[in-house]
Amino acid sequence: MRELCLPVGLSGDDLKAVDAAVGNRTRLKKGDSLYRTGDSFAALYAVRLGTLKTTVLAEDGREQVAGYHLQGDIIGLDGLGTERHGCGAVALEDSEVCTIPFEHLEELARDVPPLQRNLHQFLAREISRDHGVMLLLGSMRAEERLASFLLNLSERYRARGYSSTEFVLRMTREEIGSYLGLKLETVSRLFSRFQEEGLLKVSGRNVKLTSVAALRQLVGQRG
Amino acid sequence: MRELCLPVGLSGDDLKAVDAAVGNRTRLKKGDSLYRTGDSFAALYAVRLGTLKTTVLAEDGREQVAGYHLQGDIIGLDGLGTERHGCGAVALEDSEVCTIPFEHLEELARDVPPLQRNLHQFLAREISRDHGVMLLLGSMRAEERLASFLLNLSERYRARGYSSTEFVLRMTREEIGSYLGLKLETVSRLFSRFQEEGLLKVSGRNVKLTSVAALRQLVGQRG
DNA sequence: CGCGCCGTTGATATTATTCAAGACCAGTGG
DNA sequence: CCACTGGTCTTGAATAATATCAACGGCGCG
Repeated sequence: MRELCLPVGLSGDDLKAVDAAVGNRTRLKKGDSLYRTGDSFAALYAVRLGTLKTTVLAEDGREQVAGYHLQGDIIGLDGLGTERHGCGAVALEDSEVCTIPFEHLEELARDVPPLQRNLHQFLAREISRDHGVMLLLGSMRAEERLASFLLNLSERYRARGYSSTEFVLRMTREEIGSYLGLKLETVSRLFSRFQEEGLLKVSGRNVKLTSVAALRQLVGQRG
Repeated sequence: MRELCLPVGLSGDDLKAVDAAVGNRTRLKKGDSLYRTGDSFAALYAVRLGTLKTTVLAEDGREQVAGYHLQGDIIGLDGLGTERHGCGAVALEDSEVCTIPFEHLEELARDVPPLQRNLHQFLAREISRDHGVMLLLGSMRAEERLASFLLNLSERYRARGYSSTEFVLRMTREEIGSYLGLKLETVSRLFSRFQEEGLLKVSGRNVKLTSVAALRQLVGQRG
């Protein structure tokens, strides 16, 4: 348990204290809910292994994927300082998470300034991430959205030491569509079109990006 | 300066300390930028008077309204714990804001747990707010979006002691469209249609909601 | 008073959704 | 081992929603 779930630039005693704040790992099977919208909030979670999706729920029951979370991501931040989780989290494949009891973390943040700073950065990053999604949903065309999504995944896999051009989608076309504000048929058509145009090769959930440059161009073409 | 910019449930010395952390008011004229995307981050701002918009900027230059902020709202949270502001803020009418130097606030949050908690709540609320916008952009039709926007404004005016059914829009049709992921013509047409259907009366930027119930129904009709 | 931004409205084009049918694939039980 | 089944994915055709292009009216500000 030497390894740290919350990647902070700490040392010595501080580090030990943080270690102590991080609870043990929880295993999740594909389809398991880590928490649901409205569950009482008690902890953050660090994804150790696997992939989760978080979903937001409208009053009328509509549900939408708010994000996909890979190894190293911290989730549950939206419930911070409040009573209840504002969204739900579900494992898209067998996964593992560390529980970080929030009561404890908040206390620790008071004693360890770098940790406080780090927590704030996580929160701000989450807000920035959401702003990026808003930009995507509000001003991009369908093909730009999918290209953007794929490039984002690519980048994140790269940062984790996996191939940035060849990976397995852990979500269905419908889930991708939900995240991108598109219908599943539209997503499917786009994959086919991208393949025709030589941007990628796709076979079910296996994707191989063959022209990252072209995908990039596709995203940034509207002024 | 007895009045508090950051509405916290504090008392006595704590309150005085917070008072001290809140800088003086800044006046903004219509069109003035409070900060721009990329400006170095140093403070949060509490809106004392007036209306501001925050905008996010895509790499390719596209700009989108991320939110409208009224009296009492705290803005600038997205830059928290980072070097730079992730979005820009512009006054839509003559306005006043309090500057809350962040260095100081962060320090204070360590000493005053309720303030820390409060800060976290603000951050979480911002994330939840963004999730609401994502839901709007990702799964609502144009008329639902506009109805939702108007009801949201209505509610916020009500909470501030203003009329919830009759108010002046401080933003252009284009800005509304930018926020809602629609073109200005679409927004204009929707206003006209809503008026025809007796949901509201509109004359330029003056809006009078005549059937809040119908607007509500409009928003929540898709299951 | 006039100029520029803002807003409205119409006609048309484009984009994405909807509806529908069928293919594929993995897991299951006979 | 094979047929069956449910979920997923693909594709086509028709339709609906929204954007685009264009023209004009109006208001406010200098």
